Amino acid sequence: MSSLVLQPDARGPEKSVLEASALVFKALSDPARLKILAHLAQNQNPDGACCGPQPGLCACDLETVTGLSQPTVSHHMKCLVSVHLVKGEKRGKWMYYRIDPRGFALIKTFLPTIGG
Amino acid sequence: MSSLVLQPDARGPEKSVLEASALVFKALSDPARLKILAHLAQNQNPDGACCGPQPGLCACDLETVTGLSQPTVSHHMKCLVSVHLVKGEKRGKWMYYRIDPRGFALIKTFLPTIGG
DNA sequence: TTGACATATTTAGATTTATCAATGTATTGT
DNA sequence: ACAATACATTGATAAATCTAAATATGTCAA
Repeated sequence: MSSLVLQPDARGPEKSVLEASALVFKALSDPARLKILAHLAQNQNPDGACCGPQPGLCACDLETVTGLSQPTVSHHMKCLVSVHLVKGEKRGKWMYYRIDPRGFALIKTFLPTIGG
Repeated sequence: MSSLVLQPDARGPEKSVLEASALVFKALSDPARLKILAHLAQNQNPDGACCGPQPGLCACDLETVTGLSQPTVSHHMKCLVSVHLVKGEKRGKWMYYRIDPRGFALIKTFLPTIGG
C-alpha cells in the first residue's frame, strides 16, 4: 500500500503527478471502496449513523454499507486515506470519515493530460 | 481482464455504473497505461511516428514510449480498449490507437457521485 | 510462395491485492 | 481495575496482475 505525498518532504522526492494519479486511480478501482465513497458523499451527516449527529461517518456504518468484515473495511479506509480521497478523524473511540477533496482535485487536474 | 459493456445486450445484464467505473479506474491505475494515454492525447498525429501521418499511433511507437516489451504493450492496449479509454483500428499490418472519449465520459459522470 | 514485419496470444513466474480470523490497542463506562 | 466497545494490525490464503519469452496470426513485398 503506497501512500501519496502531495508536498515534497525531507524523506524523499515528490512523486510525479502521473504516479500519484495512478495511486489515486488504484484506490478508486475497487467496487467496495466506491460504495464507501458514495456513501460518504451522500451521507455526510445522517440520522441513522450509529455514532450520533457528528460530521462524518464512523467505520461501523461502513461495514453495514459494504457487507464486509471490520478488518477489511479498516484496510479499505487506510487505502482511501493514504491517497487523500478520505479524511479520518478520531473522536473518542470512533473514527469519523469524510471526503477529502485533495485526491479528487489531483485526478481532475490530471485527466485532461490523458485526453479526459 | 473484464470488458466493459456500455449498452445492455443479449448476453447478459448491464454492469452497474459503479462497477463499470471501477473497471475504468482499474485501467487507469497503472503508470505504464497512463504514459500511453498521455502520449496518445498529446501526439494524435505526430511526425516521428514510425507508421506515417495517419490518425492515431501504432503499437510500436508505444513500446518506445513505455520501454516495455511488445507483448506487454499489447496487453495494456487490450486493457485500455476493453474499457473504452482507447479505440484501436487495424490498417494494413499496423494497429492505430487513439483516445476513446467514452471511458472518460463514464467516470466524469460518475465522479460527482462519490464526492469528486 | 516465401520471407519479413507488426501485432496478438499463450504460458509461466513474481508480485500485489482482497478478504477474514485471530489478536492487539485504545477508549469508555461501571 | 475490569469489562465492553471501536478500530487497527498481523497472518494466511486465494485470486488477480504485470511482465517477458515463446509462439501464433495476419499482412505485405518480392
